[in-house]
Amino acid sequence: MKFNSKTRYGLRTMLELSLRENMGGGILQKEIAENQDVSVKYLDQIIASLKAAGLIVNAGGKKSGYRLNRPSGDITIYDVYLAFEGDLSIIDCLSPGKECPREQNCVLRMFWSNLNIIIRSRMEAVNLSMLAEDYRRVGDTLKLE
Amino acid sequence: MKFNSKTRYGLRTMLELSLRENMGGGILQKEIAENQDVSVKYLDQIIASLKAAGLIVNAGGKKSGYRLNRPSGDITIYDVYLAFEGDLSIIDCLSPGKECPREQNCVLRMFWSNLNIIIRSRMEAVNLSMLAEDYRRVGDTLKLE
DNA sequence: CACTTTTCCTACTATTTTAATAGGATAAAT
DNA sequence: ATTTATCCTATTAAAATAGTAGGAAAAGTG
Repeated sequence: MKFNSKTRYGLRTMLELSLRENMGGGILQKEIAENQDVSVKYLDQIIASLKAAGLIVNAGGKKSGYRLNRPSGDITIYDVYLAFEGDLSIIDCLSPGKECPREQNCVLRMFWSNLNIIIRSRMEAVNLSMLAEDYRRVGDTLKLE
Repeated sequence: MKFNSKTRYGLRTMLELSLRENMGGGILQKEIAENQDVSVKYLDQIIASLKAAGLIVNAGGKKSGYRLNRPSGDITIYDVYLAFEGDLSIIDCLSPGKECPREQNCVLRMFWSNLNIIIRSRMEAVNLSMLAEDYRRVGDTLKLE
């Protein structure tokens, strides 16, 4: 029962971009990779997913770095999660396309489904703008995580 | 981001035992295995974990089957989860003994920690007695899940 | 223009986790 | 005496995870 490292690194990346929102220009992969102590190559894949999900774009040309594609207040943690996972289903029979004939009267499925909604709701309730604000308030001056 | 099958089977097993609470006697591994379409051998391991966690005991002698060791109202879903997992930490740095020097000002850790608490709280809020009641109300007459 | 750097894109791999199976010892009931 | 249920450990096949590697394409730099 763990979130994977791509989601974690992806979120830290998105937080970095949020902190530089509206400051003009972008941040280079290299710079992000250094801040997070992760190889440029691995971050490469993470950036690719964030881009494919439409969450970030190149700031200018190709060597201009990245910036958010939407205001940080419009990007939730769940949005970032979906860039890496497709969907959130804490057990298989909750996955789209895996309907179970017993889903109407399986009390355990009901519990899991309910928990699934609670988790998703929480992830949808927090956006990058809120994280950036917390970051400044808490005085987090170190490199990310 | 999935719960594993042992926790799922374990919960179904516990629900079966709850449905027969106070009816005298116990249920045999074999019977549970048949109801859940899982091999007796695999269920063996699941039963062993539930026993080791002190959640179930032999009803009488060795061939008398199993029963709950506490009233179903005193056993939460989180208790059953712990029989298989040790602890609930949705990311590594939340695990006991994995303290991070930045834990006071890492805003992402704060988010994960908060979500972790929400998940655990929900699992602690539901007990087997509640599941059994739901089961009867919903009219779940089929074999489990 | 030659060179370097950054991005882009795909394949591969090593490790760990997961979901089981298998084998057999022990104990109890028939 | 035999069967059957429990108990206990080891093994395994498959999937997921975390990360490396290789190199093409594009863009900026001297």
